[in-house]
Amino acid sequence: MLEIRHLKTLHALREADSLVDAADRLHLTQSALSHQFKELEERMGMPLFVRKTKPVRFTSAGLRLLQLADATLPLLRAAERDISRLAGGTAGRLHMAIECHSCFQWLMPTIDQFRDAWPEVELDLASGFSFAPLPALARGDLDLVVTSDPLELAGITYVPLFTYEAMLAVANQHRLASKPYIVPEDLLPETLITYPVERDRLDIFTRFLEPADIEPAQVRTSELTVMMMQLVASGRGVCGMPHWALHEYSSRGYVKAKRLGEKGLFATLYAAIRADMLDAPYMRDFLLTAKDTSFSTLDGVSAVR
Amino acid sequence: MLEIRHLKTLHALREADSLVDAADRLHLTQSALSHQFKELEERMGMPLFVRKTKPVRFTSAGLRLLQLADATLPLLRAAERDISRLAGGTAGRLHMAIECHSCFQWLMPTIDQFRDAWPEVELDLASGFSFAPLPALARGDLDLVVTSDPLELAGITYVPLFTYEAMLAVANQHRLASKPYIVPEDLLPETLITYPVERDRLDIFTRFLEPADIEPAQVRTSELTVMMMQLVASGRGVCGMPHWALHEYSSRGYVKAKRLGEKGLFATLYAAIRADMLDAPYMRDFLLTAKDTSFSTLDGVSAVR
DNA sequence: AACGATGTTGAGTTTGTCTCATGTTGAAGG
DNA sequence: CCTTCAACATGAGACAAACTCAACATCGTT
Repeated sequence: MLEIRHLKTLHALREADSLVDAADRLHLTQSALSHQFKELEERMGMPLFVRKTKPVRFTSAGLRLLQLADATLPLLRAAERDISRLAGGTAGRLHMAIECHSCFQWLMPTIDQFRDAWPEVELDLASGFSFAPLPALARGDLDLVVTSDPLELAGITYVPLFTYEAMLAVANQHRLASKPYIVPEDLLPETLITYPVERDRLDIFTRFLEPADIEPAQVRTSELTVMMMQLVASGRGVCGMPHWALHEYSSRGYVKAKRLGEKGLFATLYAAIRADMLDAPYMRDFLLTAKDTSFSTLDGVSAVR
Repeated sequence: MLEIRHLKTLHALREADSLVDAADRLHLTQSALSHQFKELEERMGMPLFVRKTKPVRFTSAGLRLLQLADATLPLLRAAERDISRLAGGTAGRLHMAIECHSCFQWLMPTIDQFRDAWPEVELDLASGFSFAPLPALARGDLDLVVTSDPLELAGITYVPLFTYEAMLAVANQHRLASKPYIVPEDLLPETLITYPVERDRLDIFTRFLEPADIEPAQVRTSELTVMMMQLVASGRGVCGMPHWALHEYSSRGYVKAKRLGEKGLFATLYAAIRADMLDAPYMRDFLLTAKDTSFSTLDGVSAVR
C-alpha cells in the first residue's frame, strides 16, 4: 500500500518548493511524481498537499506521512549502511558480552589491539550480567559472547579461546594450604565464596562438588574479586577461581592457590558467535587476536592451550 | 533498493517456519518468495537466511533487516491507521496547546463534553509555554492552538471563539478604585503585575500603555493568578486580566475590576488550526462545543460574543 | 526405493511505474 | 482582456518488476 518511494518523494517535496523541483532531486520527471501522488491520494482518500501555493503546503495527512518519513527513512539508511558494511567485510559491528567475571583482564588488550587494526568496526562491550547473552546473540543484538559452557544452539558456533585451570584460593595458614591437592570432601566444613550467579554456571559445583555429592558448610557470594580475596586471606572462606585471575594475589603470597583434584580442574573459554560470522574477515581476525593476546597476557600464568 | 514488501516478508518468515508457510500468510506463492529473496540476497551480496533448517535460521544480515522491520513496520501501521482515521472522519487526533494562562477554566468543560461525543478522537492538551506552538501546529505536531493574536501563517486559519474584556484589578481601597475607568496615565506611578511572557503578547502593553507611550513605575511578574490577586489585594500592585478570570475574585469583593479606557479594552480568543482540518467533522464539532461551553461557563461573567 | 515436503528455476503473464507528448490552470504583465 | 509562463494533470505507450504456473532438484522419512 504505502511504499518507501512515497516517503522519499514526500521528503524531497518538502525540501524542494514544487513538484518540478522535487522531481529533479529524485532524478524523475514531474509527470512521474504527479502520477505517483494522484494514485497515493486516491488510495488514502484525501489530498496530501496543496499544489497551488509556493512553496507547497502539506495537509494534515501529508504532515502525518512526513512525520513517518522522518522517523523511518533514517532507520532505513542505517540498516542499509550496516548491510553493505557486512558485505564489504572491512567494516561492521562487534558487540560483545562476557559471562565471566574475570575476563576483562585479557579481553581489554585484545580490544585495544583490534581497534587499531580495524578502525571501521564498531566495538562495544557490555559486561551484561543483567540479561541472557546467548539468546541476544542468536537474535542479533550481540555479535560475540565469551562463555565457558558452550550450550548447543542452532546457528551458534563456539570457538575455543584458551583452556585454564580452576583452582581453590585458601588462606596461607589454612589447614588445606599444605595439601598437594584438594578433594571434594575437604570442602565439607568450609565456607565457599562464589560470584553471584546460578550454581550450574560454576565449574566448582558442576564438575567438582556435585559429582562427589558434596555440599560445603556454607556458600556466600561476592561481586568483586578483590573482596573475595580479602575474605579468603582473612580465613573466612575459600573460593574457586581461574588460575590467571588468582595469579595476581597468589604470586604475592596474599593467598595460596591449590589444585582441585589430583589431575586438576580444567575449563575452556569459548567465543560464541553466529555461524555465518566465521566468514567475516574482521571476526576471524578478532578471534586470532583474542587467542594471541590471551596467550601473552596469561603467559607467565601458565595458561593451557 | 530495499522495499517494505521485503521487510514484511522477512517478518512473516520469522513467524512461520518455512517459505511455504510464510507465503501462505502473505497470500502469495512460495515461488514468489523464493524469487524475492533470491533477488534481494543478490542485491545485498549475501544470504539472509539458511533454508535447510526448520525453523529457518537467519544470518547476521537477515537479523539486521528483521531488526529494521521490527522498528519500522509498527510505525508504518500506526501512520496508516492515523490516515484512515483522518479519512473516515469519526476518529482522529486532537492535540492542543494553549497560549493563555487562564484558559483551562473554560477549556476543561469543553474537552469533557467533547470526549463523550467523540470517544475515538485522541485528545491531548499541552499547556506548553515551553515551546512555540504555532510552528508546531504548522508542522503537524499540534492540531489546535488557543491564542489571542492571530499571526498570519500559510495554511493556518483562525476561528474566533469569544471576545472578552481585559480589565484592571486594583485593591478595594486603591486610589483608582473609585474612578469610572482607567486611563494609561493612571498607571504611571503604579506597579504592574503580569504573567511572565514577552510584552508584545500582553494586551495591556500593546493596546493600552504603548499607544499612549506610558511606562509603569515598576513591572513585576507572577506565574499564578491567585498569587497576583493576593499582591493586588494587599495594595502592592495592579494587574490586567480577562474579566472572566477576574470574576471569581471581584465578585467576592476581594479586588475591584476596573475598565481600561472609556470604551473598554476588548480582545478575542482564537482557535488556530490547519486550514484543511476545518472539514473534519470532529474538528467542526469541537469548535462549536468550545464556543458553546465558553459561552455558558463565562455566562454570568458577561462574555462578549 | 518411493514418497512427501520444501525450495529453485525458467517461461510467461500481469501489474505497476516511468517517460513523452500534450492539455489544463492560475498568476503576472502588457 | 488577452498573452505568456510556470506549474501541474492526463493519456498513451514503453519498460521493468513481481507474480503465477509448471517442472525440477533436494532432503529427510517411511
